[in-house]
Amino acid sequence: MDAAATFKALGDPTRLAMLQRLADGAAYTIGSISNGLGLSRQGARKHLQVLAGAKLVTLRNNGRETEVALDAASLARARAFIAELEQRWDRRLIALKEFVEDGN
Amino acid sequence: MDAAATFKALGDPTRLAMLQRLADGAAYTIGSISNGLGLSRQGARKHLQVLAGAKLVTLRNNGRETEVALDAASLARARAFIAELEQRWDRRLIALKEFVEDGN
DNA sequence: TTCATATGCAACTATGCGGTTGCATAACGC
DNA sequence: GCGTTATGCAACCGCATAGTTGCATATGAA
Repeated sequence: MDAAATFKALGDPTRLAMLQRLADGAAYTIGSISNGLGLSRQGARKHLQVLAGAKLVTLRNNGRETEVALDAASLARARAFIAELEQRWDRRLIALKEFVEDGN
Repeated sequence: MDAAATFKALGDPTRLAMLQRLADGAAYTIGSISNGLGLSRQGARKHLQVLAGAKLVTLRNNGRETEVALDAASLARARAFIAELEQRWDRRLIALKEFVEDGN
């Protein structure tokens, strides 16, 4: 539940593209998700390990392949973190508005 | 509106701490927000420039100080990006469930 | 068994990033 | 004007990260 680590994992276009694929598509293996990303399989594997480290993705070994699946729980936590920031910001603006309108 | 760049800016504990302060607090200058973060003013300035580059923060020059303010629009976009991923993921799970339940 | 496939591990390179220090500069108060 | 304060700019250091290649290994198929 380290928000910074989650955002850091999200902060790379290749990894975001992987997540988009996972959200859309069907089953993916490390090899199949590597295709079309413009990097080597090993490069893709490193990114997947970063995503797995942030619990944004799960890697499950199945025979000679490794299945990749999105883990939506961390996504939800990241979204909640931002939502809380926004709420506090909104409350601050409202408080400021009231302060001004009270003529004080 | 580069989602990866926004998340990258969010992916650092010091920068998240800055945003939390900005969401809570009153007016901040570069100097005042540097205090209590355990780094030099120049270090804080670099982080603020990263946040400004991602449009998460605005830096406004006022006399000899520079005012720092949260810009909630980029936060909202980042949250929307995650929400969209989650929605697509949910739809996929629902489709998969129906597929299984149709016995096909 | 034998071959092809999917993956894991290690080493290596280049670049980016967090952080610092030193110096220059501009604005406020006396 | 003069000292103080808040900031900007540049150079530098160390480490993490994105990316690669080469090789080893385990599994599925013929």
